[in-house]
Amino acid sequence: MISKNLTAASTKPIILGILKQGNSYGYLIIKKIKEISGGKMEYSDGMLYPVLHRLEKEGLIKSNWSMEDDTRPRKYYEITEAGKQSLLEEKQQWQQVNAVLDQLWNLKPSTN
Amino acid sequence: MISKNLTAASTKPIILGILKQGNSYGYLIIKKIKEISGGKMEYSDGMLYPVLHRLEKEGLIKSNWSMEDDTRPRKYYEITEAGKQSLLEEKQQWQQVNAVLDQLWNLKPSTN
DNA sequence: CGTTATACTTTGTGTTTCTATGTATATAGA
DNA sequence: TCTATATACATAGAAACACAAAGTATAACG
Repeated sequence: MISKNLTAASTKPIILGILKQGNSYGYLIIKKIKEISGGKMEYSDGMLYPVLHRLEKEGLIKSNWSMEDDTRPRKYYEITEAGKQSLLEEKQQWQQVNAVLDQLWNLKPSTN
Repeated sequence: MISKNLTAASTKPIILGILKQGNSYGYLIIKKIKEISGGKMEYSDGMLYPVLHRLEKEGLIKSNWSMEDDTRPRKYYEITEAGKQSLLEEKQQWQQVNAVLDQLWNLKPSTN
């Protein structure tokens, strides 16, 4: 299982990344994350929904209820232009941090 | 500047990684992080010292005061075996999360 | 001798996280 | 038919956490 901190840091780019591929809704996003992580990341609904609400309030995603007759109501989310921009910034930051970590995991210790 | 979440998630492996290269003390660790990140990550002392105390309490690092006459006292930290093990686990988790993010960053959106 | 850099510590608070709980419908299966 | 499980979303509030701010102290520099 992935640590709390890493989960927190990756939630935003993961959600935005999933929505960039196509619109989706909360319950499905949870299952998708579990699927693409090979079961290593698993969000509870109580964890994910507040994040979706926050991202919407920030204008990075927007929602609308699906009104199809053959299913129960679902709240579909769509990434906004601001969201796509934010995803790019997230990517850059991850690459910067990875660059730092790569230096550290690859260097030999001076003693030992 | 790196976001709060990403900073929080990377603090532990960065500190352990630096100490794996060789013993160091708080003030110097702060400067080293700034240096290897090209100025993109900057810790205040109030942020770093409590983390060092926590890592020591967890047994991942241990400390001893330097008793040299020519400098003021410094608290040198050294990584423990448990710390090295923890660093390996951190590395694996980062790689798993990176694998997920890579999938999302590289995939084309279905629309657009 | 004053200012800046070095060096470590801790308290308190503002924020965030997420567990727990609640609502409701569809479906599978017994 | 009834019940258990899966689907689907929402939120209050406790717990945890980050970290700014303030404190102590010495060395070095000009």
